[in-house]
Amino acid sequence: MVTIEDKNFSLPKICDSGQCFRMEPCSGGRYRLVALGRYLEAEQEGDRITFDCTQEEFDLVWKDYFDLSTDYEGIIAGVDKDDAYLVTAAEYGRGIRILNQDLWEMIVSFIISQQNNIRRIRKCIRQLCERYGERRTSGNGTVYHDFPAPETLACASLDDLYACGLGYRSKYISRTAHSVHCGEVDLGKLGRMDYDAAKKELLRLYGVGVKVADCICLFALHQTDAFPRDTHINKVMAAQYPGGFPFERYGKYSGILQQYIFYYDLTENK
DNA sequence: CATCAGGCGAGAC
DNA sequence: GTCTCGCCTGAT
Repeated sequence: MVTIEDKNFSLPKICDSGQCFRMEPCSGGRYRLVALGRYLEAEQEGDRITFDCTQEEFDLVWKDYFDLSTDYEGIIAGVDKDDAYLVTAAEYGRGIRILNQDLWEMIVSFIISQQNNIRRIRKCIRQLCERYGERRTSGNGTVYHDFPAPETLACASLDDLYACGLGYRSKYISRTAHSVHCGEVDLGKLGRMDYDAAKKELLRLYGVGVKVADCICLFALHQTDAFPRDTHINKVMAAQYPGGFPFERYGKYSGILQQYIFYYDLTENK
């Protein structure tokens, strides 16, 4: 067990922020997560978060995964005080963090996310993992499924992918898995590229457009200047920033602010 | 029954 | 380059 105190860490907000589709509430206000081939349970009371893992695993894996070295307090404090909308959105989203998630998993997850809702995105991914992912047992005896490898999905039939509820995205997943498996797109190189180069490379994948590429850059490659524009963000941009969002002021924190805006727009009054 | 969900590719121009 | 259109599926 590892306990931390951090007023800029919120399990429920991270869960609902729409970047991680394999984290969900379980019994007793606890949360469970399957990521990086591992299973983790955690719970939160106020600012205290307890992770069910050893200190060694926490330091080696989860500290980086949850981006615990980044100063989110400072980022929120740096929001323009005259920008009432952004001040409100950032404060509302305090606790959200940009996770360092697996690249291949994010590629597939955000291809699935297009023209889709979070509830069904989770369902699609769950079915993909249960059908194709390696079955494992956690330290506390919970059975879980790892995210399927590129090779596995490259070998899956279109009919079987359809059966996971992916719909017209099935062919995107299939062809993209082939591209990665055969080395046409090298995932290892993506991590060493800058934002522009990584985005351009991701756009070569069938089913990956500008918005999905930005999500992958932000949530897997930690390119925090990526600013994914979806229907929610476009709506807010039109209403709050008719002259354009001040990217020049926020630079590499733009993507983090995007998450606050997205979460605020998605969940307020719901 | 129509519309919409964190878009994208293909084709027309 | 920009625009339009069709698309799986499930919830409302």
